[in-house]
Amino acid sequence: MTSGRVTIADVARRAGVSTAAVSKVVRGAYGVSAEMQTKVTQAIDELGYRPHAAARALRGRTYTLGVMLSDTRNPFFPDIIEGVTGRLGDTEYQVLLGPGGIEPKTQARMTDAMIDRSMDGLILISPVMTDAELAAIAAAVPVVVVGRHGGAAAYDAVVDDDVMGARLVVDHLVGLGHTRIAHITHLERARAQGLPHMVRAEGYRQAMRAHGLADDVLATSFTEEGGFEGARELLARDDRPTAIFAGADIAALGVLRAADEAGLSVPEDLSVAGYDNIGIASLKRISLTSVDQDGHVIGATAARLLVERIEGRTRSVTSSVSPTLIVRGTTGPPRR
Amino acid sequence: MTSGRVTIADVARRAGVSTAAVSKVVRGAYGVSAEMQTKVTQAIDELGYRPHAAARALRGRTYTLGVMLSDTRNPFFPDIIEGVTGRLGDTEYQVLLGPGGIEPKTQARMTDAMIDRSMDGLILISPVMTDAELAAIAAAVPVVVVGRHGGAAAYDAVVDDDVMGARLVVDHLVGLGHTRIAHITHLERARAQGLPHMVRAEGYRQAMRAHGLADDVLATSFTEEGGFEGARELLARDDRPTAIFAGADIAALGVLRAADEAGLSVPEDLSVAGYDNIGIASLKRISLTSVDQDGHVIGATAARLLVERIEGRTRSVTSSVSPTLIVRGTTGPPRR
DNA sequence: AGAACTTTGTAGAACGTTCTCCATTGTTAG
DNA sequence: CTAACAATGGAGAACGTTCTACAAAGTTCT
Repeated sequence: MTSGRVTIADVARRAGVSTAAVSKVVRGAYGVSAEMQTKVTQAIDELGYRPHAAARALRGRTYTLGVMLSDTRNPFFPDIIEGVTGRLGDTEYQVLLGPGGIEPKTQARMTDAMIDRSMDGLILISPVMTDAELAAIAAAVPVVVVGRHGGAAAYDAVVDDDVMGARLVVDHLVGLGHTRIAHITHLERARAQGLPHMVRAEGYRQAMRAHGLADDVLATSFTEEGGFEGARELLARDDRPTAIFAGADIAALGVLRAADEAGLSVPEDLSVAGYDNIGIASLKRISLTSVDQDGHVIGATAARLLVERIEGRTRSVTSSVSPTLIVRGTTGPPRR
Repeated sequence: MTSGRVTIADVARRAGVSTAAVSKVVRGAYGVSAEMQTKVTQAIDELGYRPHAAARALRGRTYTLGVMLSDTRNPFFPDIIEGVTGRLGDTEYQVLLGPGGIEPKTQARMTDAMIDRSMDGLILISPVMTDAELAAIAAAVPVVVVGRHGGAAAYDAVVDDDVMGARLVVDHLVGLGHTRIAHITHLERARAQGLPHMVRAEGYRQAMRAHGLADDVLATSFTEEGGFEGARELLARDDRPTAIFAGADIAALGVLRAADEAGLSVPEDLSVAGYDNIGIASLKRISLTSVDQDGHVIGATAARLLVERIEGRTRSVTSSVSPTLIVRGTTGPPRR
């Protein structure tokens, strides 16, 4: 009451016990009588005591988990966050997000900062780093990596099953009668391995092969413009595809524009499918067939794995979350 | 090198000085010779020392600023974040984001958590709280509130000039020759005051009055469905409006769908304008006229004000950021 | 040359927790 | 009745910083 904060000492004084005893009660540690329990709990309530996380950090846990975001514009990152916080809602862990930026350097700065703030564990979403850097971080703090295939021994990983996602799309289109199905992917100069778009492209190839069809992959970029350019090139061909599977919804929107401009109606002349199921895909005016990643499950899984690891698991786990295909108005049978 | 972290004591030992001296150098405090400076800096580099934020927190600054996000899906929140981090990039402050959720209760939990982690200052984005709760937070830590009109004495505020934004739209439409211009706003049951949509609606009324026109406000909700329903109702009238100004882009998308379904072409039969200039508004297929808030400037301003306040300013400041109108394809002269 | 400052470096006490011992009980066994 | 043990509460040392005093040394002024 003197200055600012209510400390454990204030509570101890009020309850007429030692600070050590209060600490035990707060932590739910062994060796407190029922009487002590109620006495202290009451004092805590009366004074409105909350443990000071920074002080805790100096000794043990800080009950803070960090989520490093590589790209705050990533359309399904809110879902992942929701999954994480939802899973953690009834625990005493708090989640803080760190905008890491796109550059490896800024991402490293952010993870360092999180370690300096003694966070108990880190979830890294689509980190752009070498495996060595990731391993170094994982050596300092429990880590779960989201969105990178091919996890390592030092940390856990949660990925969308992009191979399956691509197969769902191809199967769907083949089922409708399509045989000339092209795929637009993203051209990446980074040396990082196992990025989602690569796996999607590979899944597409596998699925086409499984149906005995020839694959046709064009690499532009995952932007509206990239989808537009890619589609324009594909649609200018003699045996133009009857369906285009874009590796990201934003590119699929560009494909739709290209179809518009070419005077092709969707889905009669051209079927279009995307990936990510971003919010506007469901708008009736767009109604884009897309693969949904269930970011909620991904986030919740990441949170679960992280807590497990903090609490002692050392064996590394990789969890693969199955996507689902959301069929909407942009895919249909090809015109004969 | 023994166990985990390099501490200030390790640096002091290496440089052959006291820990107090190292602390001075690290903090750039007064009273260090050039020789001491270089000696210590070298030791720091050699050992790769980084100050432990949690330990710092126990004494003074933690060099951490918190940004509470009420809604991670808010389309321009990435811009605000970028503005904040951009402004702070060359300082030693780190920014951490706290997903506060939509509920007052969860938001309070998050701000508490941020205070418990002794953050040096807080930016609250569109907080859903009573003024009293805000004041209580501001009493504990420097605060800048973003996106709520009518700031209080205890904290700084940064707002988009929503009155001006609404006026820009009305002026534009009137300039094109429209006289029957309707506005779709959001229906809020919350007791909070000064929320952006209220100010936009008020700005719309003022602007209409200034042109000697009758206003026409319909309250549904800022969702695609809300825009659709609102537009359907407006378009069913005898003297249907020739232009609809939706208070949010997402609602404007619903308006566009309603126009589609009513067989009205945009902008010939109906002009449509939105607010927020969300990413897809610029897609050629949508090409929505909208008001741009420049989240970048808003974020940068908030960061600047917060640092000023942390460093001692007590007089309260409210900063109003001017929006701009982005004219695209959904607005045009009315058909005579 | 001494007094009065200024500059530079250090000791050591905080900060608010946790956690390892210990001391004091009470209980059970012999 | 005493020895052995379990249960409970408390003392006090960490944890890694900052920061107030203060001591030592150097400088300037008379």
